[in-house]
Amino acid sequence: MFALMARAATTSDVFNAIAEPQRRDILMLLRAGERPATEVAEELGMSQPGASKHLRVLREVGLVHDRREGKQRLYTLDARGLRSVHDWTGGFEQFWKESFERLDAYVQELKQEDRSKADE
Amino acid sequence: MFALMARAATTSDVFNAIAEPQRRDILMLLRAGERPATEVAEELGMSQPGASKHLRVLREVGLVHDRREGKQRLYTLDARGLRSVHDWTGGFEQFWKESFERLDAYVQELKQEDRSKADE
DNA sequence: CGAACATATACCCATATCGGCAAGTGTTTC
DNA sequence: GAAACACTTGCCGATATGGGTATATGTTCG
Repeated sequence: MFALMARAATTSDVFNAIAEPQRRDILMLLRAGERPATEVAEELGMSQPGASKHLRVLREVGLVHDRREGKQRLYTLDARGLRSVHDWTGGFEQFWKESFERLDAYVQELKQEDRSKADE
Repeated sequence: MFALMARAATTSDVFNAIAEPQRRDILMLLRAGERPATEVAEELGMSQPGASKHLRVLREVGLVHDRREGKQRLYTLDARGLRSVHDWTGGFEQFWKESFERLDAYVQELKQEDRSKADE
């Protein structure tokens, strides 16, 4: 048992939770404020069960909270979990900044070599 | 045809590419510099074909580049693609900063209401 | 309590994904 | 050219995933 695990459960990892475009849409929508599940489905053009499933995943990784309000269930954004992703990618900031500088430096280097050869 | 798509192809989306822990490990390793595929596999304790497959995904979304060096194939980090993820999550920064403040404000609000009722 | 409303779950299907293993491809060396 | 590397690809099996449809659950209202 526990032989093979096809992939990390989407429900246990924020990185996986936001890998799905529709879930990212939900998070963006919720920035505008709390919303009942049906409204999420309507505004994003997804089926009600579909929205419900995505909201469940987001809830399980803690990116949204829900509270009952009469017959409705209101979903609220809790963006704290996104911070880990932001921080992780931030650890590469120097590298994407350097990408072009490095290329440029390399080109300059080649030019220098050419010049040296020409001077010989 | 085009009947159902279980999920966005991992190969077309940086979000999906970094949803896999081992691929994140590879990216972190490559921050230390260019490395041949075998070394990636060894240093991260994954099988050689396994590493090769993950590197392929990273290559296809543009997070790494490869160049031939004799029999070896050297992989280099190109972190520029991570910038979109960093920017996207950055769009939520105010929300995770406000998370506690909001909660606090809410608590204060409740206290106020209690006080008002008590004064009636 | 029964109808109406708002969601969540269950179940099914087609496909994507990851890991292991076997085999194929490109490169150097003798 | 053959053997030795260094990888990449193909194929298989087990499972995760997303979407649809039908059904169950929980809440309010008359």
